[in-house]
Amino acid sequence: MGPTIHDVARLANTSKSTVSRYLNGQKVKRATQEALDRAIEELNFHRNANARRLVMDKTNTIGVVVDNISNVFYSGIIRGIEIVAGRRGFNCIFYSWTSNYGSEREFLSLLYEGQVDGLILVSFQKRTAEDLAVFRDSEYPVALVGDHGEMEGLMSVDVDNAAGLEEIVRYLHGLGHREIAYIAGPPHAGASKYRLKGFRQSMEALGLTENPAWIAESDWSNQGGYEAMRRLLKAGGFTAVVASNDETAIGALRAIQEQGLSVPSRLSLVGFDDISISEWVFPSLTTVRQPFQEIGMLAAEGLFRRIEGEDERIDSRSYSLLKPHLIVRDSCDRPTSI
Amino acid sequence: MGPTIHDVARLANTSKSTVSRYLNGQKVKRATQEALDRAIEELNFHRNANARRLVMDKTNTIGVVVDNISNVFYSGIIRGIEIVAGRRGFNCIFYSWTSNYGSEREFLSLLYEGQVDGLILVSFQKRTAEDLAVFRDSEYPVALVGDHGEMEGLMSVDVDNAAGLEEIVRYLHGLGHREIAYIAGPPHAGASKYRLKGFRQSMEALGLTENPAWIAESDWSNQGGYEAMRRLLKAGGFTAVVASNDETAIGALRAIQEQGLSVPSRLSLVGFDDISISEWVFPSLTTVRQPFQEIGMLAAEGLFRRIEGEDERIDSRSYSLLKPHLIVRDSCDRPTSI
DNA sequence: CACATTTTCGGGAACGTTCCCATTTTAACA
DNA sequence: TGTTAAAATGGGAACGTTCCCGAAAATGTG
Repeated sequence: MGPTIHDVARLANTSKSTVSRYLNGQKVKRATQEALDRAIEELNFHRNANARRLVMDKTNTIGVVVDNISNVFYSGIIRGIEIVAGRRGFNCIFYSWTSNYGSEREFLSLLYEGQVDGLILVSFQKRTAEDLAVFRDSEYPVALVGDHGEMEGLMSVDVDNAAGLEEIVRYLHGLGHREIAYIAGPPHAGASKYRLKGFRQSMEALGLTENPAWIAESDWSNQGGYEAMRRLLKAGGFTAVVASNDETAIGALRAIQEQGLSVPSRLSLVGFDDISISEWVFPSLTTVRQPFQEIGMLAAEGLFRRIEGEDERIDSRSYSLLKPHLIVRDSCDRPTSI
Repeated sequence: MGPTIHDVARLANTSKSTVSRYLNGQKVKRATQEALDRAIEELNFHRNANARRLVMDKTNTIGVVVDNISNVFYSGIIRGIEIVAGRRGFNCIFYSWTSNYGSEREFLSLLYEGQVDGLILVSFQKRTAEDLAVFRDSEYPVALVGDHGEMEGLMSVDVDNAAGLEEIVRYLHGLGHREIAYIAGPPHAGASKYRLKGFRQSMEALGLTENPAWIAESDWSNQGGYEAMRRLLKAGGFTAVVASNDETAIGALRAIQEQGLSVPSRLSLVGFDDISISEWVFPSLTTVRQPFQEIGMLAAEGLFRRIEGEDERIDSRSYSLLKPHLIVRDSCDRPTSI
């Protein structure tokens, strides 16, 4: 298994207690320190993490569970988490549950088994109330990203989806658009629900009528956006399209361009999320930026407050809704006069 | 710390040995089994992973180190690794080293400290010969993705970059292109080197002359591709552009479209990698597909052969080069007649 | 130099498992 | 029922650390 502190002690002519102390940063006599350094170097000694964790009941590691680890979408969140964890001297390990695991719930065992000190669950997919209850009742440090604080007593962070949609609709309205189509996301996903609600509310607030034929549903994939847009184009009659996420918007863009229509001169298009590609497509996509890094940082900070026992009692303050903001690019223009 | 097997034993009126055996799948008397099930359920018992790992000197976990965990690019590789690990009953944990860590080498300590049983390093960035030597000399199971087997005795998997470029050039040549520009990647990255070499060799093999003004260097980013393309457009005179990766190609596409030129009627464009966006851009991008999932699976299989001791001696067989293949989409056409 | 105080050190228990080995219980068979 | 074989069980050592506590050494003070 490699050399142990006992081996180091023997070689340095001292005891394992002294080695342990030295490794943990306590002072030892100058002479012993030098002997220890030599012994550690010579044996290429590394402390066994499992033994340490066993006795200390602490791993200095947090687990981050992402429903699809390679979604560009999550990169900012992950980075935010890493920054905060780094500051606290914690490591992050990532788990992806798309492939091998059945549900987020299974990852609680990481906590029970002492593999991590806390868990951040990142997902914008559907979570059942039952799932949420299990996390809450576990009494372990768990933070959720992508949840509108639907379960009392659980830490969660999300973006204010409805507010984002309001910005979009107001912007389009300001450009002169009155006929606006909408590509919705999967109805079960929380974020999708809130975005649709935000769209409806702001349309109504501005006195715009919502045409049922101008609302298409997609699965938030590129292909889904493409198909939804083709359906909308058959109906026709609108001057702008709001897609409820960027991936969908880019699919829609393809459908529009395939019909020989031009964006933005003939049709304006807006997305939501501001994923990196949105800046690259042609024309570049006007969208609403989620403060991804901040989301990750907030979730991590909340988690560490619990891990370090600063927050004994979880209360409603542990739920944060962040304001997104509009990024104006080239995919919108005034509507063409009829 | 939660209940231990000793607590379970007491509640079920038996000994910790019996509990341990039962948990490890050995037979116990029917009566004790029922009592144990009840006790485990009642106490909500979970085995302490650190204690198990300490005594067994085995974690059943492999570490996957990715230089940028949220690069879409890596998603297929990660998936391939997960599939193979799942089959063997191993867990995967992912480490991202962009942010907090200095180099891939640091992750060797995961092995020394007994946190993982093996390590897969995924990176297409530069690796120094010194790095490679450290991995080889560690004598622990390590597999590399994105390395052309440059260090004898190290397991590695990569795609045959030169062969991919040959496919591209032959395809363009077949369409009638004779004047071909090239956007190269960062000169230090291995893959970039091999792609450029492949381009040159196949140009020469087909009797095409390489114009130095038609070779631009980029950093493999979208923005880099955009800038490189603008430089190429100033030179002009070619009918097709080969970008050495898709991200660059998409940046180049933007530059071309901004100039009011059309792809493919005025200029043909090819990328490399086949990342997911390539299918979505307009026009969809002709490119070379890397067999990402297979790459991941091969690396993992090699690693498990070492972990499970099937491969005592690492030999040259442990280095695999996979053939990529051309995906024809809409970004290429015959050259326009002058 | 004697004594008190501080610093450094070493021994041993503990963490929660697994696994070996000896013992007890059960089953098989005459 | 007695004997033997097989199955089930319990006790204890071990894994490599940390941490407590008492002993030893070093330092300070008169």
